[in-house]
Amino acid sequence: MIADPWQRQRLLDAFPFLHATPEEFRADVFDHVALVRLPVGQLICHDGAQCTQLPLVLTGTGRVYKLGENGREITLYRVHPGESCVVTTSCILSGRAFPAFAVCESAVEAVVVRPHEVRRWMASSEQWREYIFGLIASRLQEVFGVLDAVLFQRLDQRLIAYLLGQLETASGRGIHMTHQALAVELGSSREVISRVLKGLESQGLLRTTRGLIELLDIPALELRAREG
Amino acid sequence: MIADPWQRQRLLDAFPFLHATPEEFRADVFDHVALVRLPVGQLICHDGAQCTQLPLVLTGTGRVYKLGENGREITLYRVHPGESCVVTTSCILSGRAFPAFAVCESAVEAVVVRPHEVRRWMASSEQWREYIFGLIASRLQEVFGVLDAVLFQRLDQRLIAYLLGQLETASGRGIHMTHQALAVELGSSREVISRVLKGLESQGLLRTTRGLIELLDIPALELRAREG
DNA sequence: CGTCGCTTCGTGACAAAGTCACTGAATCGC
DNA sequence: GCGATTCAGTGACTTTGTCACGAAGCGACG
Repeated sequence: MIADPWQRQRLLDAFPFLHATPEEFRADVFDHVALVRLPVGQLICHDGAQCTQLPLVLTGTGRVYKLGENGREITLYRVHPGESCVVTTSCILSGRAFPAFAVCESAVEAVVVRPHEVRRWMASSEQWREYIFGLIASRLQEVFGVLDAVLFQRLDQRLIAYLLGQLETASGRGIHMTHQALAVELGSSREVISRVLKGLESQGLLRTTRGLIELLDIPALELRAREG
Repeated sequence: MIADPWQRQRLLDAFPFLHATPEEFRADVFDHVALVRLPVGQLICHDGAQCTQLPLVLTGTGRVYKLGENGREITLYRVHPGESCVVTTSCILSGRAFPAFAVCESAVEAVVVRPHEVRRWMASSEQWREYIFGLIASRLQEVFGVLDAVLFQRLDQRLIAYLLGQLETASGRGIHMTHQALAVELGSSREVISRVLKGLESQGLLRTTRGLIELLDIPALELRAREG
């Protein structure tokens, strides 16, 4: 239950769809959710676990990933403020085990909803259903996209595309990431990432130093990400 | 609209959850669905398409797969009688494009539901919601499983596991499939499947002839599917 | 029966990617 | 400055995908 008007406002701001809901629904929400704070690195869900709560993220981000028995891993998607892990939703509503891992990538503030309320709101609120289905569909597309990339795209192109994508978030044209972190994003291994980066560096397309990758010839990189 | 009592009964039999729904809901269903027959090989949905109807399969099976630009493909899952393609559902409810292909693997009889009804029933029927969410969760798990297999498992083990799985469906211990068909199931290429099969054959674990694979030493195959 | 055409499978050479076992280099805390 | 830790480079090897062939099996049809 969230009583503090300030916290209530934060919740409304993070989840815009709530503005469109009836007054009673919002009251219902405030009554039946709890605010939690999770530290960086906190494991939210592990492979095969039963989900008991649905977290709606207010601040911070969660990372959902698959882990192979050889220790390799791949990031499937991230859960940003205003979103929730809908795989959890579907597990809750169907009673199935969660098929991946989820951790806090940064400190996370979230409101947690119990399965009973998740189901109840599915019946009572049009807006809640729209919200949940929108998330499910976009997650599905992300996961399908990952599968497509892993199966059908060359690693150098995927790597370049990822780096170019990161550039928009970053400042300047340097990306602060280790090779290991890149491997985890793309589901590859550190050695292979190093090899590919070295190849690109020898062509003058970028420059690497410990923990930093500088993109030098962005047009050429964009070209290479598209074709061969 | 389905008037024929015989067809109505078939629909109820194929979708057991309907038995638990109120009389009026079933009447509503009969009023708002249409029966369609699709031939083998009929393309139901292509990558990037907007879904306009939700098909609920009565007989036959559909196959949902991803296609790479190099022509390689991988089967994600099948839609059997009593099921529907929930990726379509989520696309309908969110207005997104379908991220894969779907074809009729055999002749398919299905009832099609329009988006408006899909949404309406989500609001009105507890059983419909349960049904849809159960399907979504199981599809998600299947797709996550495929991703896991592709990324983290060796092809020989995946192939053996698939063959052993097919054996349960088949008669005797022979599996009638071409190498190309196996490649499509596992997201590999024919040459590689041939190579792996040849390796297994040279170890006396199975025997291959044109279009047929006979498993000879099933315990040894089961062992190898698990470890190295 | 023989021939044509299609499907299926085999093969060898190569490229891309993952694995393993190391080594060396940069950085941080003290 | 020094040791521990993290990060990156390397080479040998295996697995998998790609390409360009060609051979073998099988059906259709005169």
